[in-house]
This record gives sequence, C-alpha cells and structure tokens, in this order.
Amino acid sequence: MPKLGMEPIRRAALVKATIAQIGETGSLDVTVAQIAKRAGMSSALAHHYFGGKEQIFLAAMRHTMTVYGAEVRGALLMAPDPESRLQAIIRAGFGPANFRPEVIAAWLNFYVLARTNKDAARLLSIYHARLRSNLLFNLRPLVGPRAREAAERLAGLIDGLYLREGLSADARDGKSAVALVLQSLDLELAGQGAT
Amino acid sequence: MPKLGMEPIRRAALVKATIAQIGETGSLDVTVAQIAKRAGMSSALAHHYFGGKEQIFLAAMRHTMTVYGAEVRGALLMAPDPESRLQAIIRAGFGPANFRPEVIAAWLNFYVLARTNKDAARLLSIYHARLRSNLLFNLRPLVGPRAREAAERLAGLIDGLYLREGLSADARDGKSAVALVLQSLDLELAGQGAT
Amino acid sequence: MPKLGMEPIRRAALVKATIAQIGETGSLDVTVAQIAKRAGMSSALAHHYFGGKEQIFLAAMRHTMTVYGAEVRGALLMAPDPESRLQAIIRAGFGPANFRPEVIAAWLNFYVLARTNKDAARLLSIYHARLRSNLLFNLRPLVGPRAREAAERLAGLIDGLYLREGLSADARDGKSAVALVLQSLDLELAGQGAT
Amino acid sequence: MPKLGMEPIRRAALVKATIAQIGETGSLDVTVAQIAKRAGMSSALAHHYFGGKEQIFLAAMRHTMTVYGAEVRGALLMAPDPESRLQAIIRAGFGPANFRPEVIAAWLNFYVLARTNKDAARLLSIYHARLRSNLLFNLRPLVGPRAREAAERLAGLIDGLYLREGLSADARDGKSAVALVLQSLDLELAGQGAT
DNA sequence: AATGAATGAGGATTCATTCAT
DNA sequence: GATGAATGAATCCTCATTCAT
Repeated sequence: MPKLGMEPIRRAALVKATIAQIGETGSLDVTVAQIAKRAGMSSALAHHYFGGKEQIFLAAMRHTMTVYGAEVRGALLMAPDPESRLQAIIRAGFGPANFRPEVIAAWLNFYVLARTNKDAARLLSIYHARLRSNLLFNLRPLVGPRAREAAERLAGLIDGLYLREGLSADARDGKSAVALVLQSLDLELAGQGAT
Repeated sequence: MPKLGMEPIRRAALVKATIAQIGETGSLDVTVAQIAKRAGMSSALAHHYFGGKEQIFLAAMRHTMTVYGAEVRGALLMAPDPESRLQAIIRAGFGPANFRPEVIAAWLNFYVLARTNKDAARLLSIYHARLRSNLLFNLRPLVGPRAREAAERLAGLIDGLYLREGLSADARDGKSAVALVLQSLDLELAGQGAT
Repeated sequence: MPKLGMEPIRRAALVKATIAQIGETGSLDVTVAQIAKRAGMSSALAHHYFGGKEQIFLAAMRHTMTVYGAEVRGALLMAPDPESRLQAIIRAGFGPANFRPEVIAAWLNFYVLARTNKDAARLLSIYHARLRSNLLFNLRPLVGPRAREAAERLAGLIDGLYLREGLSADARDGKSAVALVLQSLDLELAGQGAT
Repeated sequence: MPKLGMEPIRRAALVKATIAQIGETGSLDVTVAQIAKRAGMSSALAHHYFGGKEQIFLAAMRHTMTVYGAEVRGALLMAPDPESRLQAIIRAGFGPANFRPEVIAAWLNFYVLARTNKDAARLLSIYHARLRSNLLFNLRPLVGPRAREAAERLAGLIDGLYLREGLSADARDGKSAVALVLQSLDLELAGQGAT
C-alpha cells in the first residue's frame, strides 16, 4: 500500500530503528537487514533512501546529536544566570532522552565510527566544540581566566561519567552522575580564589 | 621449521599484532587473517593457539590492562605519600605506554566488546574497580568522608579526558590532560574545608 | 501533466536513451533506471511502455538496424550502376550515422543479445541476409558465378573492420576502413579473369 | 581432502570452467557461483585464488589468447615459405581449438570487456597487433608496399568471418570461412601487378 | 608445530519489476 | 498517463573456522 510522501517517515523510522538496534545488539555489528526489519521495511528500501549503511549510521548520529542539542538549548532558555545555565548543561546530558542504554550504545558507536569516517569525525568534533563553548561562555563570568581549563575539565568529566556509568553493568539513572558533576562545578567555582 | 616452546612467543606476537592492527585500522573491523599476517603466521595457527577471534581480542585486552596495571604499580612504589601517589596514578594513564593511538583504539574496542562479551565486561569492571579503589585508598587520608565521591569524579575525569583527547583529530601527548586532572585533584583537596 | 499521444514520443526517447547509455557505459550493464532517467521519465513508465528490459533493448536494436537500412536504401537510390551501388553499400556502414562509438557499442550489444534472445537472433540474421543479398545482387552482373563468395567476403570484411576499427582505442572516422573495403572490391572485380 | 600445490590446478579449472560457462550461457551474465560450481569448488575459493570476477575473466581471456598464439606459432614453424605461413595463420584462427562455440562466445565477451577494463583492452590490442604484424611480415616479400593494407584487410576479414560465421545460428566448422579468406589471400597476391 | 586448502554462512548492494495512487 | 513506493531475488565478496597433511 504505497502512499505518497513516505520518504521522511521512512527515514525517521530507519534512524530510530538504527539506534534501537545498536542498543539491543550492544555493538556495531548490526546489519542493514536487522535495521530495516525493525523499521518495518525491506533492506532494499533502506538502501534506496539512504544509499548505504554508513549513511544510515550517520543519519542516526546526526539525529542523536540534534536531540541532545535541542535538549541543551531548551534547558538554557529557562535558566536565568550563568550558574544555573551550567547546571542545565550538565543535566541535559544525563536526561532521560540522552542517558538511555540505546543512546549510550549509539554514542559509543559514533566514537568508533568517527575514527574511520570523515563525516562522523566532523560531527563528533562539532559536538565536542559545542559542549566546550557552552561551558566556556557561562564559566567566563564566574571564574574569569580559569574558565578555559574549567570548561575542559567539566566537559571531560561529563563524557567520562557518561561512559563509565552508562557502560557499567548496573544501569543507573544518571542522577548520581549529575550530582558528581555538579559538585565538581561547585569546586571549580569555589576554587576561584584558591588557585 | 616448527620449534618447541613456540607457544608463548606466538601468543605474544598475536596479542601485539592485534593491538597494532586495531590501531592501524582505527576500528574494530580487523580480521583474524590481518592479525595473523602481521604476526607472521597463518590464520589457522592463530586459531590453533587461541581458539577463536574473541579470545584473541580478550587476550589483547588482558595484555593492555596488564601493561596499564604494571605502570600504575610501578609508579606507586616510588611515591612516598598519598598525594604523590594520586599524582602517579593520574600520570600513569597518560604515559607513553598507554596514551598511544593504537592503545586508545584498543581501549575503545574493549569498551564495545564489553557490552557483548561477559569476560570482557568482567575485565573492564576490574579495571574500573581498581582505578576507583586506588584513588579511594589514597584520597581517604586527605579528604576523609568525601573520598568516595572525589574518587568517582577523578576516575570519570581520567576516562573522559582519555577519550576526548585520545580520539580528537590532533593527537596530543597527554600532558595537557594530565595537567587538567592534576588541577582537579588540587581542587578536590582544597575543597576539603569548603563543603 | 500527462498528455495524449505521448506513447510514440516516449518510446523514441527511450530507444535513443538506450543507445546513448550503452555508448556511455561502454558495456551492456546499463540499468532500466539509467535509461529511463536519461529519457526523462521514471523506470516504471519505461516498463509500462515496453514491458521489460529485453524489449527495450530489442526496440533499440530494431531502431539501429532501421537507421542503417534507411542509409543503405537512400544511397542505393542515387547510384546508377552496380559498381557504384556496391560502393554505396560499403560507405553506408561507415557513415556518420552508423560509425559512432555509441552505435558501435550498441551493435556489439546486439551481437551478444542475439546469442540468448530469439528475437534478437532473428533480427541479426535479417541484417546478415540483407547485407549479403544487397552485395550479391550487385556483384552478380560484375563477377558472375564468383558473386556468392565475393559477397560473403565483402560482408565479412565490412563487419570485421567495423569491429576492429570501431573498438580500437583510437577512434577513427571510418574513412580508412572504407578505403580498405573499396580496394577489396577492386580486387574482387579485377580478379574476375584470374581465377 | 586438501592437497598441496592445488593452486595451479584450481586456477586452470576455473579458467576452463569460465570459458565453458560463457559458451553455455551464451552471454556475459555468468556468475562466479556458476563458474565455481562447474569447476568443482566453492565460489569463495574462486575468489580466494583470483581476487574477483573480473580477474577470473581476464585469466580466461589470457588463456584463450595463449592457446591461439600457440596454435599460430606451431603452425608457422612447419610452414617453409611466406605464402604457406600466411595460409597457416589463416587456418589457425579457425582451427578446432579456437573455432568452437564456447571460445567464440569468450571472444565476444572479451570484446565487450575490453571497452570497460584497461587490462582487457591491452590484451585485445596485443592480439590485434600480433595478427597484423604476423600477416605483414609474410606479406611484405610477396606484395611489397601494398603489404600494410593487405594485412589490414586480411585481419579484418578473419575477424569478421570469425564473428559472422561463429555467431550465426547454424554452427559451421570453419572450413568455408578458411576457404573464403584463402581466396582473398590469392586475390591480394594476384592483384599485385594489377593495381 | 604449522599451513594451504576449503567452505558455509552471511552481508551489503543492485535491479527489474509491480502496484496503489 | 505517470510515478513514488516497495520488494524479492540475485550477486559479489568477506571471513571465521575447520581439516588433512
């Protein structure tokens, strides 16, 4: 029962299925057939719409980052001052949309893909840069010249805990990770005069 | 000309070749044939010694962790007090033996493998536990009850920067990462009275 | 905006596109989608009009032969005597309409297709017969009983040089080929008394 | 039951099977699986030994030309004078080893492949050059300055009749083709003084 | 101990063809 | 009349793994 205007629907379904399948398989060894089946179509159609496996992955990567970016932006809008904006940034990464097993697996996937694929590498570096700059912008008024290093540290801590907790056997809900990073933020802000 | 006692030599060669190949390929898609060729033997022999591809990977993983563990232990021996021991732990992860492209790629590999393979997961959790406990043990006398969380934060920061810097396009030498973590350590220690 | 009476236009466009595509690809591996796109329509429509890929090929074959046949007939009309008619036949095959890379590739295509497809084989044998009979009819008054063999030879030489020169890397314009065949014709005519 | 030194045997079997399969199918659409099955092995092994489908085709092409070349050389050795050498060259192409349906189909295959594949094109041009030079060398002492064109004509006639008769529905044995070319040779030699 | 030989299973990709709109 | 949607079937190729020697 072919309908018109299916393309965006199919693409979205494939992207969603890709992330789900990576989450379920727990590794990169997902086949186009698996993804397509999960998205309710033939693998041929998946190729028709995306051109190839890597492009499907890239689309999933883009989607994941878009979701993350939207979450961050949304949270930033409602935060009145730098400190609460920093907290919002920290919370966004561990929110329910981003800190789910499938999404975590997808991120890991992308880290790997970024080592081989130029587009993936570019996408990942965009994420890196954006997180860094978001932190930096809001740290500057609070810690002045130490902002750059503080941003680097907070970014590293966010990514590190995301992986450490996300990949650990007992899946947590991200709350403890958020708490840890927030304390680090406190330390950075308090350490202002000390160093 | 088959010789006696070749087994350990062959196994070591395969482990080394595995890490090198993962580093060169930049991804997990390395074949047994590639590894075996690099190690100077037939793929059949690789199977003969290890039984299968996953076991070769696991052996490489074990080796990587052993090297890391030895580096940490060695550094700890020469450090007289808790603070210098903490610094030694931090430095070990970014030392020349561990912070090389191949080894970084191997670690990423292991993260992924750990999502599928029980043994790999166990191995990885051992690493996690060991790093946490090493930090904890030396933080306790310095920050008392806050040691647990400080250890978690430092561990997360180490892993996060390892990935962030290790996977970034412009390969650094680890020095800046070490400096960042050391500063975090200072903050944790200075933050003692504050919180 | 579908119009009435589009069928002949669409069919002609597809035939033309088929030959062009075979010429461009340089091989038989042209897809219906390529042809249809080149003809400015969907592949579904191409099927609608022709029924299938082979029939598209056959139509292109028929067209090629029709063009060739028309060229020969036209040339024959203007030739007053047997000898000049023979020369006209020879020239026709290497004229600008037939001796172009695309058309040569199409012919080769048809040779191959004729091994599998009955209709193609019939079509090809019609070409063979027509060339032979055209030559024979005009040779008979000139060389008498030797006409049959002379016709066979001239036909073989035409086809052979068409392939040899047409497929050679350095595309020629067919003039040298024509000259060679014309000399052969002279030899056949001169050899009259000799044998 | 794996044995040692199978490679040359396997390769030869695949080459033979390729030609046979092309002959049977009558077209280029032969699959590696078909070839491999006919040669008594898995398609994987065929890939292992040749690397890919095109290389299998090329090997078959090379073999076909080698056989042809050997036939020509052998015939030349036993011919005492230029004229009989020319006759030997003509006969070789239509001998039982070369003028069989499979081999003819293979040649047609090569013509097509040569339009796409560099190596095939080179191989084909070697054949062209060799035939031309063989004819030329032996025509020179007989027809002097007209040798070049005579060689071109005879080469064209050989190829043309090979295709025309080889591809015609009623498979002939090549005798009539040889007779036709030999008469052309006579005409060329007799035409000496005439033109 | 060591390897060339061999394959089965699977995976990405392509394509002619069909169908509802 | 025309097309986007959709797929089954096929094809090339890869690879881990096994086995006889």
